[in-house]
Amino acid sequence: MAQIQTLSKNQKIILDIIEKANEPLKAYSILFNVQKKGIKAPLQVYRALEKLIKLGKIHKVESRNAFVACKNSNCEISKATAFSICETCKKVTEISDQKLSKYLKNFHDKTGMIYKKYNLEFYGLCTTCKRS
Amino acid sequence: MAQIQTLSKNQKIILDIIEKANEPLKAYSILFNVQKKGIKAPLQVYRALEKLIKLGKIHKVESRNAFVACKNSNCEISKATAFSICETCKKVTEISDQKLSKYLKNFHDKTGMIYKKYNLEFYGLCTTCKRS
DNA sequence: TAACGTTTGTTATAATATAACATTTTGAAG
DNA sequence: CTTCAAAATGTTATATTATAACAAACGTTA
Repeated sequence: MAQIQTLSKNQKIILDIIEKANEPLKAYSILFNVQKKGIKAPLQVYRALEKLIKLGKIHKVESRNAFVACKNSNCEISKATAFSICETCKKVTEISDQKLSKYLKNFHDKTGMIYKKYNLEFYGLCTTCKRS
Repeated sequence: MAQIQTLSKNQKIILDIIEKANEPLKAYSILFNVQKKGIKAPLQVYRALEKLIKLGKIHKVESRNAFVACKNSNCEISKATAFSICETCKKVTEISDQKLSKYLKNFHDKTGMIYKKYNLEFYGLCTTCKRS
C-alpha cells in the first residue's frame, strides 16, 4: 500500500488498467486505452511496464507478449512466475503453488549455474474448455 | 534420421543453420544467413520455423524470440522445454533433467486444468560468468 | 490424370519494441 | 529552501518481430 504511493502518474494509470483487466493486456492495447489520459506514445507505455515489472506489480507473459497484474504477494519482486494458459480460450492464470515454487527455487542442474529467476508457462485445456 | 528425409528444402536449410549455431538464432539473422541460398522473405523463414517446432526439431526461446535446435531426444515433439539463460553472457542451454521434466509433466493445480505442454526458462549466472 | 494437402514465392503490412534527445518532476542532502 | 542527482516525461523516428493474402508449384496417392 505504501509502495503504491511511490508510483508515478503514468505508472499508476497503466497499473490500474492492467489490474482491472481480467486478462493479460498487450502493450498497444494499453496504449489505446490510455490515449484519452494523455499518454500518446508507445515508449511511455513500455517505460511504465518496465518499472512495474521491476517492482513485481505486473508480469510479462513471454509467449504472448502480454502483461498481467501479479495476483501473488509472494512473487518476490517478479523473480518467479508461473502461468497456465488455455490454448482454446486463451485464458491466462497465474499459478500460485507453494510446492511448485519451492521446487523450482531450489532447482539446480549439473552445470552449477545459479538461478535467480524463472518463468514457467503451462499450455493446455482449462476446465471450461475441457467440457465442451 | 528417416524423419530428416521428409523435411522440405527450406526446412532443411534452416534446420541446418540452427543446428550449426551454438546459440539461439533470431529469425531475421537466419534470414540474413540464407539469402545467398535463395530464401528472400521473412515468411519463408517463419514457415520453416513453425514446421520445425511442430516436429520437435527446434524450440523457441520465448523470452528471447530466438530459435534453438533440440538437444534432447526426449522432448516429445516440443511439448516440454526447459532452458537456462545466463543474464550476463546470454548463453542459452537446454536443460535435460529427467526429474524436472517428470515433475512438471505430472504437475496439476487446483483448477483441474489439463497441461499438455510447458515452457520453463531459468535466468541466472552461468559458471563462467560467476567466476568473473 | 485428378484431386488433395503441403510447400513455395512474393508483396505488403501489422504488431511489438527501442534509440536518441530534450525537458520536467521528485526527493533527499546540504 | 536550495541545489543536485535520479527518475520520469514527452516526442520523433526507427528497429525488430511476425503475419495476411494470394498465386503457383510440388508430391502423394486414388
